[in-house]
Amino acid sequence: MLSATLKRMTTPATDWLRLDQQICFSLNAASRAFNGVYRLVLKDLGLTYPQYLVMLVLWEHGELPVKKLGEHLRLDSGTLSPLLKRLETAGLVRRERSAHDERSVEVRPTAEGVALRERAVGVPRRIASATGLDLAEVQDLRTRLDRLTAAMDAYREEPSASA
Amino acid sequence: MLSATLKRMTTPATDWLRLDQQICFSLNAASRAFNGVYRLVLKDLGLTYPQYLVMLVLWEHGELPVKKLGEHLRLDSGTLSPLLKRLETAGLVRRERSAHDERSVEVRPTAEGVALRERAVGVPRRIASATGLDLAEVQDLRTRLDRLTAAMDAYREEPSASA
DNA sequence: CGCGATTCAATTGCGCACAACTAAATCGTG
DNA sequence: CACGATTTAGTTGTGCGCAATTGAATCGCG
Repeated sequence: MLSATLKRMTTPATDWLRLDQQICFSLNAASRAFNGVYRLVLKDLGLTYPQYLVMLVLWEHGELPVKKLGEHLRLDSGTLSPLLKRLETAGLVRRERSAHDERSVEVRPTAEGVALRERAVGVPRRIASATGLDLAEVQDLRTRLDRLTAAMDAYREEPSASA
Repeated sequence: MLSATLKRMTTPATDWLRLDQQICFSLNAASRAFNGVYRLVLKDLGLTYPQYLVMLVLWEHGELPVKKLGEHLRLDSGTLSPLLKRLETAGLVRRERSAHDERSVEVRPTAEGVALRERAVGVPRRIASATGLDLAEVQDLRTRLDRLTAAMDAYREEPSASA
């Protein structure tokens, strides 16, 4: 084990440039594959995957300022503003400036937006079947990914702090 | 365990709409967090993350038609054509139509593109440290993600076939 | 109360992802 | 050899993601 490590130390840097495709590329590919399945499944709801995420949050919380929405989804106003405008055009949400704080915009599902929830209940089941994983595996994977995300976020704020 | 399962069977569909944020959202968030770290690390190379992936493939294979490049990266010409044009403008690659098949365009790193490899050798190490994972964990995660991607791709081609 | 700092959404600009389509070159079969 | 099918890049259009900037509203401190 140690000798293997010593051998590894002599690995030309060049090989690392192949090796490192591993996590990042796999992650990127998985993310895009997931997106493709969602595109398929959400097509008859008329939603894209990020729009679906927004609706999930709104179904759960009812009404939120754009800021809070962004915190739930890790998205900023540069992404959300046009997205919400499209959802409003589609008649699924309404946006109106908060009465007591004119800087804030409250986003709320319309009746039609709420109704869409009924047609979305089948989505998670279809996605789950597409993954081919059981619930425990999914939970485990999710935990790992969340840890990974936290580590990456920490690195972005303090690149030197990570080992 | 079984009784827990039986209880679960009565879980309102509504809760699934929260539960399902799990994998897909975690995956999406992790992918974007990764992208953010790459943005940081690749900044002084003047590359974006997808551009870096293209250069990795070219460093390994030397010269490839756009088609082959797309197969390695799971990207189509709609993504690659403009990306390669930007790399060409940056002086890192050259594109020229194949002599024996005028439909095909060969992409090849320039001397400058090859030289960039020397400045990229430190990237994998920095990314690895950002993940906070050891090699075994990374390998395991990669394997799981690749299986997931394969399952998703299979689903896209035959949605009914998956359990 | 007044004014500088902060908070918030929106906008701009750039790049990636992907579907749909175009156009050119090549291949294959009669 | 000719012609229809296929292969290959490129283009167009839409949407997401993010950095940077803008401008309005609010807050806080003196």
